[in-house]
Amino acid sequence: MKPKVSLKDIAKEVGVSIPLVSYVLTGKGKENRVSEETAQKILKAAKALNYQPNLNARSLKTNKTKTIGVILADISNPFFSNLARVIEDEAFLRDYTVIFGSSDEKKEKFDKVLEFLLSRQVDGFIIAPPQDSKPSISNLLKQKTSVVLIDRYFKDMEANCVIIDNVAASVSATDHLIQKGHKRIATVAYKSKLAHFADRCDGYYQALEQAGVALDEKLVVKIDRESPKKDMKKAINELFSNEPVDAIYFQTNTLAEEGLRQMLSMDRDILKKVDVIVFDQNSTYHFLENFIPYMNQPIKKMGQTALSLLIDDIEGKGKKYQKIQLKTKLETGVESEL
Amino acid sequence: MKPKVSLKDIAKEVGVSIPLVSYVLTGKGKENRVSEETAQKILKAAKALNYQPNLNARSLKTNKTKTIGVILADISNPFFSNLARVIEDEAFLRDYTVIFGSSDEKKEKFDKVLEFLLSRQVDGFIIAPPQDSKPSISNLLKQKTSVVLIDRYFKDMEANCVIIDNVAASVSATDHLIQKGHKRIATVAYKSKLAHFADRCDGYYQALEQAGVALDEKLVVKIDRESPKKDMKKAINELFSNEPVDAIYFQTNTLAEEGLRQMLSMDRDILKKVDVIVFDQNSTYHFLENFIPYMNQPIKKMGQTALSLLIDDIEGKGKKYQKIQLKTKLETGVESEL
DNA sequence: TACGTTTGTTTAAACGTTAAAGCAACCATG
DNA sequence: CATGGTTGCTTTAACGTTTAAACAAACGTA
Repeated sequence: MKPKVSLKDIAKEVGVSIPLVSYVLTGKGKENRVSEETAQKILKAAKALNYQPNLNARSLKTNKTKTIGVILADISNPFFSNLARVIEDEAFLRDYTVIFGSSDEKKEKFDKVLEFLLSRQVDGFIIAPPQDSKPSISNLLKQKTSVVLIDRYFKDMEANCVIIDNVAASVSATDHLIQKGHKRIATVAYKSKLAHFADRCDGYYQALEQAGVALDEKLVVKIDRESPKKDMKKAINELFSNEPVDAIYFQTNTLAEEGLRQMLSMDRDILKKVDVIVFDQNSTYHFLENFIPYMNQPIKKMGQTALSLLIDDIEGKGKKYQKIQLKTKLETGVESEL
Repeated sequence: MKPKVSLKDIAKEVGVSIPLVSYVLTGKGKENRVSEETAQKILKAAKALNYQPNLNARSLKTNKTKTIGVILADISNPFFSNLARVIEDEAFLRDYTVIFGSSDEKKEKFDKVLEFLLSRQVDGFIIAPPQDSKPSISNLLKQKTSVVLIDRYFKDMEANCVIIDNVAASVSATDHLIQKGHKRIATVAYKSKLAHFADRCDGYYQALEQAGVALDEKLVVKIDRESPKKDMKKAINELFSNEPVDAIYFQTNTLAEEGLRQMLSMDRDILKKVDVIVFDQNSTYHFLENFIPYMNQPIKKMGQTALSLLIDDIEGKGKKYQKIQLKTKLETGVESEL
């Protein structure tokens, strides 16, 4: 490693004291009455020596790290890796560093990652909270840590969050199937207490009710994350026994993927007999003969909004707290340009 | 934010000097002759006060950040997001922080990200280098920065790297198609000067030659990253005009995805007429009627090995430099448990 | 001519660590 | 009983910043 150049070196070079250099290079030259002349000299020397500030020293002094922690469920899940990418890009532009952690939807892992990030003194968090993580997050908020929830939220928690309107999205998805004349519409969800999943179920119920379609509890399938394959197999088998369903609404991308796989392995032509609609984009649905309508989440906007909200909060520009709900778009029919 | 507790607080609590506390808490108690008794008191107090070391202060002093920079092509590409996940997990276990950056396969973006990470004083890098990034990386090495290349490498560069045996993998993939009796075997690759891509092409050539199959240059398709859809469309059209091919070997997951999409939109039953083999796993190939054989890369092992190599190097345990080549596995036939 | 103000700079202190050197008290040894 | 080596601790200094306070010189005003 090269011997790093510090403020000291520049100071020596120009022949002034260290603080003066600091003032100029952090843009506080004017307010500290540094003469234009020396300011120029300092800037020139800094450039010549290729000065790079020591962020550790700065953080030590200012108690700000310009780093945010982002805890998602699993960064190898396409939805989250796309989100991660957006956040990474946006943070890069704003000169913030991002540290990612995956919770794997487990409270215990979540807490470990949280602690890890806290020990790194991040300035704030963007979090897609897993089930049962509410107390940990309340704790953070109590200590005035900047937090923005993303994708998920908690009822009765006064926290910044950026989510979609899951109820509306779900109503619209279900409605799409109803409009096609289906009556026996199943939905596949995760067994979870998370509010946004509950909302998606609610949307399904509401759509059915509004359309005057009787709810058949047997058509509401809950998959356990611990045994997704097994549960899905059982579910698909049941949905297609005796009295087959007309349509299925999968509430997440992972559910859809596994569900479709099972369905197709049972009957290659199944998509000719049953209509399917899915939450989230998946580029490989194009492999299927029939286009599968899906609920497109505005991932880019979600990530950007969350980061803006967070940085505003960190830098003290934040209003009270905001719950931002973005719109989803039902993609149907024509293949969109990816 | 809570008022953070520091070594000072513990020292005051126990009634000893600050360095003593530092010695004990960093496990250097013995070698600094701290008595067992006071050591215990210090540990107890640290726990009671829930002491968390200030890593910035430590880094400032030690010039180590326990942070590594990981530059991949695009973290939203499944191959890289899986790799990222493995590295994240492994680093977490070893108490290292990871900062990711995506190069988007562009030298300019790569350099920016590199600079960003350097300014964060990372201790080392894991890099999947894009084309033309060789000079930047040579520079790093010249300054004795710890670097491990992953997935890609440069000929004639003395750098740690963890890659697969691309030639062998490619020979084996091509051979698989030859064994099935095909003669007109096309391959689709990216237009790129990267060595690992060249190796994959070489493997293809070698396999053909060994089997005594004449090479037809028209069957070697190079896709430009700037216009992948357009190029792919043209290529697929040509491959299936006049004298259709018997089989196609796609050299990356993204190529395969786009290629298959185009093929299927041209003819739903195309996979009954042409054999396909692909580099990299993709969970949604299961949507297809026919199983598609693929080259499985040992992503987990790649990530873990790269991190181990890097940390060894950072902590001075590194041998000269190592080029580690892992084996791929041709997955064919029976659907494997994902 | 004296005096407050402005201008441009320096000095001092601090952030929380770690590393080296210093220092007393005790012990064993010849 | 002086000598030298342990043992257990403290003091000092430093890492590279930022912030506040101090200061000297020049200036404007009366």
